[in-house]
Amino acid sequence: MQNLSKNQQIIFDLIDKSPEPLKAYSILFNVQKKGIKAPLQVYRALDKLVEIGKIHKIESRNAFIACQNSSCQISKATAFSICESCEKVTEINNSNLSKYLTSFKDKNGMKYNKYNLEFFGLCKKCISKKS
Amino acid sequence: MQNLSKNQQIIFDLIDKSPEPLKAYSILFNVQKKGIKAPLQVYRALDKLVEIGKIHKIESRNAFIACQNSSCQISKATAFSICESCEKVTEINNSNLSKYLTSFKDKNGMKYNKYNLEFFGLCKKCISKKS
DNA sequence: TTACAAAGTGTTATATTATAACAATTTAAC
DNA sequence: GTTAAATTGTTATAATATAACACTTTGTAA
Ligand SMILES: [Zn+2]
Ligand SMILES: [Zn+2]
Ligand SMILES: [Zn+2]
Ligand SMILES: [Zn+2]
Repeated sequence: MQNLSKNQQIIFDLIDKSPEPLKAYSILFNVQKKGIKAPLQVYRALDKLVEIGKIHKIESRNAFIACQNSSCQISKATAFSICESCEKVTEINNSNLSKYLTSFKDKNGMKYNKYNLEFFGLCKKCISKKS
Repeated sequence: MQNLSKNQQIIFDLIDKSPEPLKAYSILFNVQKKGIKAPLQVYRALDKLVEIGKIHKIESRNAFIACQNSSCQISKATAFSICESCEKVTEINNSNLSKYLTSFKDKNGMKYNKYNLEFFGLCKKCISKKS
């Protein structure tokens, strides 16, 4: 794996140190002091980082999170849990799940080379708040 | 299940007869002759239709498809296959898969009440075109 | 080491997707 | 019938994402 370019590194560092998924324009706002001024600069870096698997897009939230799991091969098999109350997002690393889904074959015979799974629920903190 | 309102019915009919997922502004364009003039009218109907499980949102495509599967309980457990070449989308109805995912428990102990899964690959037609 | 291609950058403009706010109307329940 | 809930209509605006073009840097190989 080659090194990241300047913009890619700046944006990856920001996402990687964030405890929560970041949205593109929030990233833009946060890197303007580093000279990244336009949305396109952000989106290009995001596209590349997603492509090489350093970050993932949480599709239901239009937000980006650093990969927690070097073994999800280049973003081909991703799963997340999302708390619908506090919006905490965690990447799921479960070999049973990934084996099951990677080898899943639909009855139509189509073979998949990629998947993205998002689970929704309440995290432990939010469940205990409710009681 | 109660009846749909006027706008909801118009928009559902359009989505239901479409062979492919429809995007909100394409829906808007197609229902303007029926008196629906503003994006909000479309989005409100879409929100409601998703909520009651008559349609699903394909998150990776920002597009909407009619439910093919009355048994996916009110949009709580959805799975789709998406052809990355022709963009054909099919709702997967596989009880093994839904059982596996509905009962899936992460090691963090979080229990999920909802999931959405999108598989990506090439459909049969697109595979044969390539050869 | 020079040429060439590929990848990355900077910039302006614009396209696409989605919601806020407010008033009016229709529908469903009591 | 009265009230509450859901739906509609409308204008404006917010949020997300890409097009097009010129230029620069980086990697590769003759
Ligand atoms: Zn990952
Ligand atoms: Zn939570
Ligand atoms: Zn369905
Ligand atoms: Zn196809």
